[in-house]
Amino acid sequence: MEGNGSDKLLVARERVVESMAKNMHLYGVTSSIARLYGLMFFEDHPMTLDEMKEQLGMSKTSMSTSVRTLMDLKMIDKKWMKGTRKDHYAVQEDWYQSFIDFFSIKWKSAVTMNIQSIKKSLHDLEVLITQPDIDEEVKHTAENDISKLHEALKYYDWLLQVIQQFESHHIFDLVPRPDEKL
Amino acid sequence: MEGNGSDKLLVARERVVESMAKNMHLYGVTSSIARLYGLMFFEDHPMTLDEMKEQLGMSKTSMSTSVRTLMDLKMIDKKWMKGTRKDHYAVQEDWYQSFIDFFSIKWKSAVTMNIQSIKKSLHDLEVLITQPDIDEEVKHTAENDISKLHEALKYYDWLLQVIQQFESHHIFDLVPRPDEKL
DNA sequence: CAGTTTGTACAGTTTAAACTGTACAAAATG
DNA sequence: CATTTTGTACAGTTTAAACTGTACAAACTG
Repeated sequence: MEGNGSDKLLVARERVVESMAKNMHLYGVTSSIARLYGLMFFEDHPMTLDEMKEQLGMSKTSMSTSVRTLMDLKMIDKKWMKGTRKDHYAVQEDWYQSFIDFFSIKWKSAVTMNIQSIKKSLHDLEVLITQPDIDEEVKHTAENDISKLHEALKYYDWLLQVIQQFESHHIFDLVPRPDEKL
Repeated sequence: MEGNGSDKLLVARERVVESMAKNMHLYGVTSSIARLYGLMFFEDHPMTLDEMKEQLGMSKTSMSTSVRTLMDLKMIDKKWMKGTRKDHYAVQEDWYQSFIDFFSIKWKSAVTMNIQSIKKSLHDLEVLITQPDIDEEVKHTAENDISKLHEALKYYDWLLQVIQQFESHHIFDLVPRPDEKL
């Protein structure tokens, strides 16, 4: 790609990619990974690790780990191409689904972990306050903690339900997709 | 706080705090900041920087910057206490609102930035393809990019609407709060 | 099955960010 | 207004994470 206009094209792309790189930390990825994602977004064909390495001037190892991260987030897919041994990757075109997957993968597991910890501590505290020789002030504090943790549990349950509304696509009842692919 | 049972109380708290510390990176905060948040969550009274520094064994400077971060996220509030010169801080008790604020603050600004970049690049590309001396292949690629960016814009607009549904509390129509504070 | 190719594990290096201590400005006190 | 207290700016240090190069295992090729 050369000749008049291609420089302006690249500047236009670069601006968008840099913006993504600045903001994709919300998905828990580094700006390097975000730039890789941006590159793949504009590239029309599925890319190999060597192409990525070439385009970004980074090591193949980095490309490998970055690709794995984006795969885990389901933001890119592995494409099987015939007649080649290299793996090829392309961005998940459905950004709505990527958003949903992010919550389904990262937030859900975080919430689940917190719920587990809270339930365990809740149990321990319930046992604690039944001890006959417990200090009165400790008991009072424990009861207070129990109350707080119950509230936290309610919140996490709510959050889990919100995520379920994403997963089931009921969120599109509240905010419809602009239009389906024609 | 000492005597029988207080050690078990602390273990129970510690478990929950550590779980939060592991997962609060989703809010873009470090585990240290998360632990501070956890400390304040269990503490019943608004805390001063010196109390935090004492409890966590960290520098006052760190406490200051951490508190600022949590304030920016609206996860804690500054409380005005009479009869003291120190600032006091307490966690925002309404976690539903904290969740909403996070999107309202961080995600909205990220989406807005991306939209700005895309619109600017979209404009540049529209100009580009009207150039009479443009390379045909470049023109074709530019048109393809324009199409992708329009789709992206639609997605970001959808996302902005989702955030608005959070802000307006219409999300509670889809997933009701378990029950209001009595 | 020998020869290639491809992706990744791992150790070492570089880079970024978290954290500290000092020093100071702003605000409160008497 | 002098004195004390409090929060934070800033430079320097420490710690964590991103990144690289080598080396190798697994998978493909002929």
